[in-house]
Amino acid sequence: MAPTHNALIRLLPTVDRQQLLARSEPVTLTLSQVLCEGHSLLSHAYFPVSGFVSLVVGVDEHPSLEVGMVGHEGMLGSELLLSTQPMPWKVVTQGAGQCLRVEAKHFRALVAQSLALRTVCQRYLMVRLQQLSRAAACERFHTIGPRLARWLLMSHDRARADMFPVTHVFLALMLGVRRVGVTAAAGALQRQGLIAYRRGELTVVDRPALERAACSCYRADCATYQQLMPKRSEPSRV
Amino acid sequence: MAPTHNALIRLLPTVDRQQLLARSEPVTLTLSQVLCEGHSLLSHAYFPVSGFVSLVVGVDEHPSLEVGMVGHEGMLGSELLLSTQPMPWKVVTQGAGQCLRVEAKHFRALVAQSLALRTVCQRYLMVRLQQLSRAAACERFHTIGPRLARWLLMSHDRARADMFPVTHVFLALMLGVRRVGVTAAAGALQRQGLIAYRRGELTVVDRPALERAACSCYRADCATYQQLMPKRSEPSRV
DNA sequence: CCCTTTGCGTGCGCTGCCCAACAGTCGGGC
DNA sequence: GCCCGACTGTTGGGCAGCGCACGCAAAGGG
Repeated sequence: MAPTHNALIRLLPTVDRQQLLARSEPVTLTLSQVLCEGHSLLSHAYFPVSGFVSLVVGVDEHPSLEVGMVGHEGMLGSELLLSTQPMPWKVVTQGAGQCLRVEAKHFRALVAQSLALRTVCQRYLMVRLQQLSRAAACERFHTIGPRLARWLLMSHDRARADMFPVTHVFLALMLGVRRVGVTAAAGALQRQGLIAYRRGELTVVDRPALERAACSCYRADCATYQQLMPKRSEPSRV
Repeated sequence: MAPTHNALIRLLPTVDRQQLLARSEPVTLTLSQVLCEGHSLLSHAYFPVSGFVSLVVGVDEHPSLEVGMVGHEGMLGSELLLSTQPMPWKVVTQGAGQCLRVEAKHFRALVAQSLALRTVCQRYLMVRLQQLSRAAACERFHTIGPRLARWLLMSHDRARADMFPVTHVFLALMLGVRRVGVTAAAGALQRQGLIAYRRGELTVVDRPALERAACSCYRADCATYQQLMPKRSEPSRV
């Protein structure tokens, strides 16, 4: 796919975009690939095109909990704006596909010289702040069913396909619950005809109904993104 | 108290610090004062000296859940670096006291001209990202008791006093649980002799034991702060 | 001084999720 | 064709936290 299939790159004025593309290289993300361990340095900034990744944190004995997702609508590495310090998350490929990446040091240089790129990354980082804050409340107050529906919608958006590979065990890890809980919730969604699945392949059948089944966080996250991200590129004043 | 009782201001080289102080005004924070409604613009950057505030999010019918705390160790408004968009949180004074504040537009100008200030704010924003991520996991996995202990420790640090005013109802709102749950957890802590309280006034009695009773998130948050914040001011290259 | 307000303690039934274990089913490799 | 590994479904016991409701005690104002 073309680089402009990434929403953030699409927002850049032509000049800034070409400078970014000149420093970038295409990479293929394979399933379950780890782009960055938790609390370690991120080597590149990533702009997903067709693949997407999960931001995962662990605490104590609990190995993982997803606190964010990045696909063609966003980027991984806007945090490089802030410091060269370790990333808060482990980053795992959750949908195989294509991606553009830029070495961290080049990315920093590009950001320093492009107002438009800087603006876009700053805004996106603000979106991340909003979503992390809401994630905390979601973990606290919402039950498995709605959270599962929300997760499926987020993946659906980023996979750009009605069917994508995912197992109950994996969902349990992302949601921070037992597999049994996922089986129950997913079974309910399937009985209601919102989804269908078969051995690691899940299909979204009735998306509107799934949106109604999801917790308010899905809509809220989407609204935040729409509100914060500039609709088109700022006038480029280099 | 002197402005340098704020850790971030103390990190600044003399020149940068004086420029900041020239633009700042002292304010007194009163209990339960709302510095910023959720999803609205922040008018000033705040550097607490003796007061401290809570960052609170709400979702659906649940009015509030604390996702962060800011006292003399930090600042409110590092997000102003990123955009002029609404804040993700409602900000409520949780400990009365003194504070320095700078108008948002002045703050942005100062940040543009001071590398040291910019660096400090960026680093602190990174701390915030880490803490928000961990907060999500904490909400998911940890039970009331350890979370309450953690919250008390965080307040203890920022109040700079063993005794501070707080009611069970308030704690319940911050932790996102029922008051009854707080009564039970606080009662247990009191029976073990870690704390004492009486009609809205809580006293930390045995801090080391309280640290052992807290969930790992307290230690982790402290470690993150120590690791990410520069130990002393960067050499000032204006 | 009474009376209201505010804060703390308790009991009870319920539900959502946890831990642990086990049973069926599909698919690929030898 | 058979076996084994990966995935899905089910069951039973237990607990943390919820909603609701009531009782009590300590300020504090008129």
